[in-house]
Amino acid sequence: MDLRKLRYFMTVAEEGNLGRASALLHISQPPLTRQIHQLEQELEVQLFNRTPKGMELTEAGIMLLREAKNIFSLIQQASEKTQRASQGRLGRLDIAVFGSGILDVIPRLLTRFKKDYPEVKVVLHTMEKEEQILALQQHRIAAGFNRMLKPVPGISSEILNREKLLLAVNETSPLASQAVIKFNELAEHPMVLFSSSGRPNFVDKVMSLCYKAGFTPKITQEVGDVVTGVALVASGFGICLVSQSASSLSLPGVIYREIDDLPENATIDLSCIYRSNDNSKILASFLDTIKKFKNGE
Amino acid sequence: MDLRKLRYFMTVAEEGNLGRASALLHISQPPLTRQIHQLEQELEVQLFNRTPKGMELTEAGIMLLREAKNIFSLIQQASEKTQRASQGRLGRLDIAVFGSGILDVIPRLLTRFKKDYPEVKVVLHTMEKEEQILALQQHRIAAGFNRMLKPVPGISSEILNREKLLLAVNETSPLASQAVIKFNELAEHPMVLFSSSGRPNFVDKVMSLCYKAGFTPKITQEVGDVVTGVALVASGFGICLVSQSASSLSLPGVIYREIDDLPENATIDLSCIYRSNDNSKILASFLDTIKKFKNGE
DNA sequence: CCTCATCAATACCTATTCCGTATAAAGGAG
DNA sequence: CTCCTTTATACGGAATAGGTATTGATGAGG
Repeated sequence: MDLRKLRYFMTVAEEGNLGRASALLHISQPPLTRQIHQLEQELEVQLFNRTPKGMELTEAGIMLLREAKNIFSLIQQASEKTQRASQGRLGRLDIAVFGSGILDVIPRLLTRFKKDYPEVKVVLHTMEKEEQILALQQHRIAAGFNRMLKPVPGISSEILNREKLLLAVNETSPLASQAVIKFNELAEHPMVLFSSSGRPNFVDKVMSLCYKAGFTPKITQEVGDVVTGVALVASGFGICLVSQSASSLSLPGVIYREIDDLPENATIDLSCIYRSNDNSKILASFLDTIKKFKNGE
Repeated sequence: MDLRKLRYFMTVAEEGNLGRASALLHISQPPLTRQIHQLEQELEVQLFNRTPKGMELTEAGIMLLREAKNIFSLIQQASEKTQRASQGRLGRLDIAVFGSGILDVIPRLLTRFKKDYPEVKVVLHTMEKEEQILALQQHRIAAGFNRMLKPVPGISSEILNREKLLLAVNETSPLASQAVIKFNELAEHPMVLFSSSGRPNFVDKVMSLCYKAGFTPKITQEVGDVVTGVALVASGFGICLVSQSASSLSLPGVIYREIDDLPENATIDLSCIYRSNDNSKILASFLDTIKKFKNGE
């Protein structure tokens, strides 16, 4: 069953006449006769009743006509979808996320991306940093979001935004009512830290900041992610340094305070990572959205 | 976009390699290369990234692969559906009905037909006798059910069953409690008659029966169909002669009684009518079911 | 009753397209 | 650097589609 035969069949079926059909198809009548016969032999079905008035569809012919229309419609759609996919406007994008980025920046970015590319299906996966790198190398994802990156061969990164550190404190803590909070004062309060696997991580950052400020923090509890960390703050375990994004996470009893003499480098970046040699059009569309997002467009 | 190209594309996409694909397709590698190129040019889309390891699908290629599978599935289905339609097992059958047949015999027949030919969609239309003939001639229906037929050129008929006449009486009528009912006694009771358009009809039949029995019935009301007639019996308008099938219609206060000396010809046929020159396989299937139905199979 | 018009089917030839063999070009593995 | 694998190109032969001319069958009109 050939598409040519099917197209010829459709024309004959709709014209009810080989002569008119052949004129519409810009061929002569005999080859059309032959193609129809071949189609009938191939299907082992009589598609037309031949009458002196022309070609009249049998029930089987009526069925095939309906199906043929569906087939051509599907082929048309296939062509268009393929072309949209080649432009990075239709398809699927697998993204890995972790940490506080998911609380604020990434949802805003994804909202923007879905508006610009509504036909791209975004699938989110939760992975820690090291697994993101592995998943990228294995082509299981096309992009990942993370903080505290070190360079990895074959992986490019694009800084999405840079945030200051905030202090999450319980409302019962003296720090909550204090007018000014100095960084050194953190030494006197028990601290909750969260760390992801893979170096460098957030713990390294905080420890290094404290070391430079001349003290060692009193770490009461180490947890796996920022949400758990803030939850412990709510329970009165202590204070917790978090990224600005985390402040969109409101838990009862938790107050976010700025530190007045925060060191210059007490900032943390959120980056998007992807394969350097990935020339996927959908990824390009996504990176383009990131660029516009950073420019505030 | 040709089905050959699409089939070749699918094989290359799944093998990831022109050499293996050409072997599977039983052709040599160069023509396969050319077909893929032609497909790409036609769609104006790059479907593969050529690497020293083989052919790697682009995002557009992935999209086309999905669609191509759908297309071939649809083509396969089209072929099978066409073949089933040619055997009268798949399609649509438009049938017209009227009168008491629809109360008993036709539902049983249709149940049987749907069991034997589950993929044939039966569409019922309610039409009187004359409109059925017209609809048959105009190919709007393939079959009709009616009683009291006269021959029409080009229309064949098949008697489905023959029923005796019953008497519908109100339970308050003296006839309801009488042990034996003689046909002549009907002369003394007011009678409801129903008549469809088109001669001969049921009124003609009843009048002729009464005439031969030597009386003229006291007709109180003439109505359009049997349901209305029995409804009037329920309201006490009088008695009503109906076909046996109608007795499956139970209305409050209505009792169906046999007549003890019913004349030999006081029967009424239910027939199926269809175009004599209709060689539709579905109609043939339907007539076959009717034959089995009559034989009680 | 015959003729003509219209339709599909057949015969035969031409042209296009497709496939196969041979070979080149390019990129990684040892 | 060489060999092996991969895809791309060139050209001749084979299959298939299309064109012209004609036949066969059927119904309408004189």
